[in-house]
Amino acid sequence: MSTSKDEPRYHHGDLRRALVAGGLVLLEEKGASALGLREIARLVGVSAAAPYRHFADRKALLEAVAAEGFRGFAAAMAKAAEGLPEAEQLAAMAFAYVRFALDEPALFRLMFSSDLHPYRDPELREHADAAYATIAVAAAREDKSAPGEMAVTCWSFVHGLAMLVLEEQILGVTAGNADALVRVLTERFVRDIRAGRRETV
Amino acid sequence: MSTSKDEPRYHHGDLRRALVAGGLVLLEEKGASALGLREIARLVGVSAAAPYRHFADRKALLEAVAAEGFRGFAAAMAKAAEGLPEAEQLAAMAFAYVRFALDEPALFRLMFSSDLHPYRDPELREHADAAYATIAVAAAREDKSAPGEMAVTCWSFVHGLAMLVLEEQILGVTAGNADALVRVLTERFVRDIRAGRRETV
DNA sequence: TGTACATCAGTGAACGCGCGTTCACTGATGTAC
DNA sequence: TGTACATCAGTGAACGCGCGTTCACTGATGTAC
Repeated sequence: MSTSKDEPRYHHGDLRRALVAGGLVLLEEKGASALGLREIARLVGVSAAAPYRHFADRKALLEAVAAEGFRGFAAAMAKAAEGLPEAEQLAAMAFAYVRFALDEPALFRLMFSSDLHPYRDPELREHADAAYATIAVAAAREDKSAPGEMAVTCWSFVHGLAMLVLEEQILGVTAGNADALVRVLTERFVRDIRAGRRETV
Repeated sequence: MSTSKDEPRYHHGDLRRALVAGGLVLLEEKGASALGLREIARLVGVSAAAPYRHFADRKALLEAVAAEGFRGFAAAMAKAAEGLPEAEQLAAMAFAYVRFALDEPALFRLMFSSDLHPYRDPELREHADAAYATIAVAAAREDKSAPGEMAVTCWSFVHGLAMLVLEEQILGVTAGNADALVRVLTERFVRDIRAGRRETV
């Protein structure tokens, strides 16, 4: 248990990573309001000034946490679609989108918060774009004549559903019992947009 | 200009209302982070302790601000649909929904923030439900066999679209130039769900 | 119509708190010779 | 292989700040007689 990794050392080794990881833990455990620079430093076991060796200020640290969030977000959606026939990928990704939001609500809120905009960290921008591209590609297949519109429509639906469940706005629905509803609604939604495409031919 | 109303008086007259109004102004002007009890008191021109005559604590004041927000929100949607044929009401309300969010982003975020949940103020709950009912009724008309699902689907789409624009997630789209896109997408969306209904007969 | 008094809505000072950030510092590291 | 030294990543104390909340208080109000 007490390997050399657990012992506190003057030179931490990879404090940057540890701070980002700590931020993710803190978000999960205590919510966004606890996501202060000092609080993260405390969790990691380092002085309050130490993070300034790796981040310009509090916001830069938050951006790194959000970037890491987008990374996992994109991976979760890609994994959900993996191996499925193309026709089923959109619904699967939509489900994964909402699931991610419900599993890590504070992180999800941070990722999409305009507090961070315009992004100063190019890495954040990159990861956010990549996550969007993951779902946008599947959405665009549904309407080749207006792929951009289709992508934003799908994104809006799924983002709104995630938000409403996450903020407990839908009566009787919580993160714990939302799966069935989410499944029904996403499948319905996909059917509807397909029906719309067929009619406008 | 200097009526008796402008002069500071020991007894304010209607401090409760003034605090709520001040909260709305502050949200608009300085964003949610400035929405502290002291900051609102300062704006209204009253000591930091004065609000405690009218609100149990900071959260209660915020709830009152959010309740006032929902009131205006429901009114805006109702007004948008007023006088229109039923078939056009849903799209009009959807547009008004997004427009409200873009006009008062910080208020909108507060209204749908789970910081306030579960509502302690029954008035807040009441106004929030009323706002939802406004759009849900129009949505439910689109699918009488599953009105609840239809309502949540429409709500999700429109809420997500509002959020994404508001948080500046859609490349090149800002609160200022969003109207055209919002119009196109909401009308598209309504067409799609109608096509979906027709097919499943 | 005038006065005594209870009630109520404010004041202003103080509390403890945790925050982000800066600063001069020191301990650890690795490289040049 | 050993030593001097520059570099770097930490420390810990301090800064000023604004917050929510409590407290004993006081000025204004309106009602009973």
